Amino acid sequence: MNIYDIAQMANVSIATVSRVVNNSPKVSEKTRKKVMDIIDRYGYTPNVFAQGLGLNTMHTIGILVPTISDLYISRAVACIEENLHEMGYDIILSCSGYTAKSKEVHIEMLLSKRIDALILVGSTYAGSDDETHNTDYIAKAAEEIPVFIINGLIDGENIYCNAAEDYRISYDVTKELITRGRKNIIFLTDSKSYSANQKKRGYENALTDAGLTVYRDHMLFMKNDIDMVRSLFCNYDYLDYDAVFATDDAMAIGVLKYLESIGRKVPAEVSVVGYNNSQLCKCTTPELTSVDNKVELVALQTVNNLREVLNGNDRVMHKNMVACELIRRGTM
Amino acid sequence: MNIYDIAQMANVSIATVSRVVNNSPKVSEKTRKKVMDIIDRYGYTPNVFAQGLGLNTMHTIGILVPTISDLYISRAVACIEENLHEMGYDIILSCSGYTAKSKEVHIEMLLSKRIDALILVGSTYAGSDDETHNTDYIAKAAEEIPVFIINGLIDGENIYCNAAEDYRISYDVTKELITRGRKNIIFLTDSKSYSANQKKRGYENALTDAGLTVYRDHMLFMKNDIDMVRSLFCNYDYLDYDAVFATDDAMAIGVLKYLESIGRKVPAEVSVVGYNNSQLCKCTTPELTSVDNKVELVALQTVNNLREVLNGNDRVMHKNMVACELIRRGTM
DNA sequence: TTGACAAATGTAAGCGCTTACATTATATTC
DNA sequence: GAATATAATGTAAGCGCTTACATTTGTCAA
Repeated sequence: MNIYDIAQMANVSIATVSRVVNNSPKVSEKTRKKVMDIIDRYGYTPNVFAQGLGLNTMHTIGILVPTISDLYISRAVACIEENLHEMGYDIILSCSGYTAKSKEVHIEMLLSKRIDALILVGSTYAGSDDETHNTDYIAKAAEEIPVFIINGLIDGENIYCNAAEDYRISYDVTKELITRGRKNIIFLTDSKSYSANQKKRGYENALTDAGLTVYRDHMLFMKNDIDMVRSLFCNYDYLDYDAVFATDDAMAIGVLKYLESIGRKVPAEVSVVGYNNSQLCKCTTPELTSVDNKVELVALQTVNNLREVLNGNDRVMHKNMVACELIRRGTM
Repeated sequence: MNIYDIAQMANVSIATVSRVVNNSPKVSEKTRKKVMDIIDRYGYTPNVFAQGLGLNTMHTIGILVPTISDLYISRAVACIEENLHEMGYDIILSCSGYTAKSKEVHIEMLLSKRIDALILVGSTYAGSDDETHNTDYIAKAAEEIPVFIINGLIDGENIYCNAAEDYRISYDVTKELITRGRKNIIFLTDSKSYSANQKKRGYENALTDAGLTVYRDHMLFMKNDIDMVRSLFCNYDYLDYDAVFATDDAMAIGVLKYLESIGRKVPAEVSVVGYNNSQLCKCTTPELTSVDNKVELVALQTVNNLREVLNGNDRVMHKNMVACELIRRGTM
């Protein structure tokens, strides 16, 4: 069932059928109805490949994430998908893991599908010490289509970044911990991403501004896994800490569980603050105080930017920040 | 940069370029190298639309989920994506919500993209009392392409179902609760899906087989949300229950938190069992005993089936079950 | 060297659309 | 009612590929 069949049955030319399908105004109402009737009756759907060949677009947006089974990322994708779908776009989802090489491969695969734009979630790394985390492949993609980055920052003509204000909230949270009398604050992270870096800087600067020393020892790097953190944390008793600020809720909960196991009281003796304000926060007792980094807002803003850019608006900001908020529960 | 450009530069015909690109054996090594050099130098990628037009496939698989921001579903999708990607397929992800109407629309959109197969996660409903949950649209899709259903069961020539053995594990868990002396077991669910129905049946039959009465009152229906369950559960004190079996961890944790708030001891006074064995289980104290319904296994099996079907194997089973396992932690 | 056969390459016909341009039907003006 | 403007429809040329079939080139035995 193709456009010729419909044209024949409706006794019009294929051009007319095409016009009807594409809602062109230059068709008489009578003809439109006649053609639509046939289309409905026989259930004709235009062949996207043929359409794509002519138009060179298929109304699909590529989304690259390190993994989809991460609460934060899946929330972002859910929000993006919902909004893009309303705009008539489908999404091609690709999960690349964390290495630059793999990302490059995945992006190439996405580009070969002639996507109209590319969205990267949490995909840029700031570790200049780590050459595997170069971002050339992103610039390369941006030569072909607009690229939208969530929680990352890369300069480029065709690159648009949307991120949470991780630096500021991290600074503020650390400062508040200090104000509450905490002196030995451990910073716990699992990543060298742009976001993680911002968080780290906020933590460091807050300490410095308060006249405290920033100890390398107090900045811990662990896998983002409850059990892992829990079982590893005993190695740091010697640090004599009175607060832990983790860049993900799961890690914070690992700490919580360890503290519970050795009988240290939270928040009386130790404050614990998580990040992402995920479902996990509500599971513990006391419930976990956590930074809400407004995934949905960031995602929404990204989609809005995307819409504007695809509509040809050339005045879209290349850097858009969203304010975060500390959700106070029982661990601070 | 298209196939003509490459052909011209390599001084061969477009047919030869096409053969090189598609690894056809009928090209001399010399020519292949010559062409590949040009392709590499100029970074040519075949236009998928043109390829699709001829081949009528673009190596994409559609995945329809109610939402992606659900731990269970995102784990399934992660596993599917990874394996399909290795097979050279991309996935188009669509999040439809839970209504049949919306699913139908989304499936139509997916079909119009000429996907090679469709995977539905937890998408079939057993509520015969609920006419919004008809499954005709699935049968319709199956007329065009093979359909793979995860945790659902629909008969059909071109429909392949993979599901966890929810009935059996639910039966076993309930039986064990009874064996441990529990008499008033509440069954708590959020869904009328096929899976939920199986779980319910397992619960009912275990009660019946143990000579206990199945009380309608003991089967509660709530939103799958920790806070919601927690705040609603006070309405059921009159039931005088000694166990709660929830079809999702979040609900189980809501119960846990409620019980904690009124000082009832778990598991001494009340047993609580969750479902999905998600990350949440490890957050509580005591940790939540939960059914591991083996998402990754089910997903993997689905992908294997898909591969076989697309390869033309016509002996793929239409119904494939995966055994579940109760992960014993501290709440039973 | 020649003929037969295989291997390598080329030619050209689709695949199903969109759209610029050409043509025809209809409406408007005087 | 003829001339003209406008709306509706049709014609045909791509879009970039795959592949059946045709043609050329190469190989080898007699």
